[in-house]
Amino acid sequence: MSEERSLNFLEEIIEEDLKNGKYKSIVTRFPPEPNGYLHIGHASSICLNFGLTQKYPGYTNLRFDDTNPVTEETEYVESIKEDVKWLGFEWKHERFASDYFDTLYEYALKLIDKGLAYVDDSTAEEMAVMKGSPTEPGKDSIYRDRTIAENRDLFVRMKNGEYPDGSRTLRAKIDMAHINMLMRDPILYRIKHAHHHRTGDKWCIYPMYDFAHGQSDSIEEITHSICTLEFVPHRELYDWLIEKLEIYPSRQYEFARRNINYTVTSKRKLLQLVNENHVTGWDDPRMPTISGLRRRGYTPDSIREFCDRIGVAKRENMVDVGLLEFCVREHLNRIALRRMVVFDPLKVVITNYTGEEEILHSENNPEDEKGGTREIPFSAELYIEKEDFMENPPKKYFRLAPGQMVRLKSAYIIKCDEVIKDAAGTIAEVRCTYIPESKSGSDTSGINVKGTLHWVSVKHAINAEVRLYDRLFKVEDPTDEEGDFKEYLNPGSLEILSTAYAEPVLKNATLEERYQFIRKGYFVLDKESAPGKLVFNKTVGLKDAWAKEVKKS
RNA sequence: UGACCCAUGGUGUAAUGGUAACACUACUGAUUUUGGUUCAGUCAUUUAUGGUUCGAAUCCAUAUGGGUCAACCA
Repeated sequence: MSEERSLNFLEEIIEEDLKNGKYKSIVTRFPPEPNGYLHIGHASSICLNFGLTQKYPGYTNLRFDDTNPVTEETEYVESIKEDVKWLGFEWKHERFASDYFDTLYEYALKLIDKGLAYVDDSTAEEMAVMKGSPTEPGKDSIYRDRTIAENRDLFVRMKNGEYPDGSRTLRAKIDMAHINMLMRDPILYRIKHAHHHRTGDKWCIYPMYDFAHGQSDSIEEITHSICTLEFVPHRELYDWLIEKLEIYPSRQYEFARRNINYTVTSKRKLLQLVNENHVTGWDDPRMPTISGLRRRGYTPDSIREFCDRIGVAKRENMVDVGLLEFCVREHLNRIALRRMVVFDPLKVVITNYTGEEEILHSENNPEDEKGGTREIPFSAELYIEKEDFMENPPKKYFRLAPGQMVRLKSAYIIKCDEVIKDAAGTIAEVRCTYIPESKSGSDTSGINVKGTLHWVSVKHAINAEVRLYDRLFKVEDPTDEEGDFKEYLNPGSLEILSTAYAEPVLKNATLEERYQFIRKGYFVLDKESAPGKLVFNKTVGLKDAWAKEVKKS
């Protein structure tokens, strides 16, 4: 029963290309620059590029656009590979633009020989002035009419390291009055005496994006080169270079990058958050990076589902982070093991419980019949959540209150008899009686209660640190606000509960398993956990109808 | 005062000249040993004005609104 899903505009183009025989199979690529960690926006691009070649015959390459040695590092290359793999995709070839530096150099020479490129000695400032503006044409450089021989000589000497950084550039000779600024003799190569993470000190000239990206696409015979909207004006130059170089005609297509509210997705801004210690690192669970989401407990499935649901189009957008949260809840509800953890304890003493203790059983996941059960120790002294007791409850409060009954999850129904307060008048403990015949699974009491609470046995509880996260920013679009985006950081984005009380099986928690702390939310073990010191990250909370109810009144 | 891209519920995406739909959100209600899940339902949409057409969200024109472009970044 495969439901008919409509095609996005790229799938339409591809199906047309396949149908009319332009291609028998397609080749796409995911082309990150290794100058930062991948974020949720990249996930869209990854799912798109790899998804297309899963749907249609062909393959996808992973290609690092490493043409700027001063910002790029091997650490980033490794993180990117890990993230793509974790998301569940396999690339055909792992390539680097730097693999093509020799070829690119030859291409440059070819352009020079065709009289289509020249060496310019102008400074960056001079060039900026001569560039003109969107409404004014630019002016030709005085170096524009050098002979082919002179250009060749100068360019070779640039490569040989005879000139300092910034002293000369190689530019395409197109049209300084072109309506498209990118066609006003764009720079092809610049001098940078910098150590490259892969080619070391072999080169001191490096190609610009426009002279590397399209050419790399062409070398790899990429059929559909998919990028974001800001590259639309580059397409004209992309095509011009392919035409003049007479190389494989890859074609560029653009889609709108996905923006998500209450966060930022710009490597530059994310790098700032890391460098200025607003977060603990690229993989801080509050970060919208793939590594942050992973540490936060998001699953690859849920991220892929999210990307699938938001789709692909060409219009500006701001996706509600609530959809991402919906996707992860949907997946986690199916796979998470249910556990009980009390965050803010209130002691309950069951006065008529005469036994020492007993072992109860509870299902690991009500959504999964084959999920099995776990053992939970029960005794006369328990912790429940402070917020689950009220001395003077409002109507429709289904939790514990004087004279009121509730069920303890997978255990007994209890009734509150007495509230014990300390000298200061704050509630110190609550005394209850339990209904012996109300035991979970063999309840003959005939009593129906509206509320069910999670709990842990005091003497069996183990300690755990719980880290609660909220959105990183207070406003939907920090970039759109007055002043610096960092002024809108949410000061309450991290709350650490150093001692929560967890049921004993959690002692064996693993990094791989996902948990639902009943009535609290979904959690995952953090990498900073150590034997004897459990640390859990909150992935996302459960929907909370009661909180909404309270808020209304 | 240029060129280019874009415009469908609150959000995202469909409808490819023929009944404006799906998902999320919000709101009701039912079920529930998680105020979770599940189920049933409700609210809500074509930027504007002209034109073409038997028929326009779709094609054309103009306007309006938003975005992009003047890094030796990608």
